[in-house]
Amino acid sequence: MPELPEVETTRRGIKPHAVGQVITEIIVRQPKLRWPIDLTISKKLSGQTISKISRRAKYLLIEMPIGTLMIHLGMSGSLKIVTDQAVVKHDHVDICLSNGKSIRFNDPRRFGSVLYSPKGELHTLLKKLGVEPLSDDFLDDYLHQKAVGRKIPIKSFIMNNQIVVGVGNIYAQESLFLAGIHPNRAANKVSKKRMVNLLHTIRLVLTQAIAAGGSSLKDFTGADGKPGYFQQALAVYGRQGQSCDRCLAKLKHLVIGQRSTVYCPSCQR
DNA sequence: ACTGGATCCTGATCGC
DNA sequence: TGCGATCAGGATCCAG
Repeated sequence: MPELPEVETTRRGIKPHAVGQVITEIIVRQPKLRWPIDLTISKKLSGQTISKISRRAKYLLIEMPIGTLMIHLGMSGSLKIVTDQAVVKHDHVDICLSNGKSIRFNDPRRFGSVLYSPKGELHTLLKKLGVEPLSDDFLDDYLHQKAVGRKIPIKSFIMNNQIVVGVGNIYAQESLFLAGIHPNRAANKVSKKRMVNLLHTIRLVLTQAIAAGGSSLKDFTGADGKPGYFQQALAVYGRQGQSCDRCLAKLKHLVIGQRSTVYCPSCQR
């Protein structure tokens, strides 16, 4: 379940092994992902030098002179740098590099994607994306303004990537708990003051998660691609029935937008 | 324009 | 022990 912090952590881990390298081959063992992989990418991209590895929302962008490979980890995907050829189950794609290493994509549930976008045109999937939560565009009153006329639960609102990207089910729950807002409250019924606070909370939670993820990434080339956020204390996620850290009330469970949601009925209003 | 629901997939876990 | 049912989860697409 990679959320933004994991993708960012992955980006930082891959980067030093890949930037400046030439792609020698792209091996596709399983093209049936969220969207089918273009089977001509190996031919198209072999010989290309990787100029940059960036990120937009939860897409990892491998940039080359003629275009960009967009990798999404879906819910179960991971990338790692490998030097051997021992392939395990669900190793769907290898991007082989001139330094002998490969960027290997593994994704058991195949909700991820590997897409190619030629230079000059923004890919359709990137066009509709909202602001980056860690950028300067995530201005104080942004969420409050966007919420005008929106009656959907605040949790669904902040998870909508046309509003703000990178907030998944775990951090949405954590952020709302820390901000003291009930996940089912209508987005347009959150006061401006509390919405500004929520915005800052989201930024803080994501920043801390990246810091935590980064610390678990020291051996990125190894077999371990464990997410950082399981190491940090989660206040509500997955803790229904347990007591709230802050007030000791029993944490409750709700389904919002088909997503499991845990919250404190006393702290969150 | 906005909203809720179906959907893609596999693996872990649960109930019988 | 083994089986089927259920859940988890990101994001798009479709219907109302």
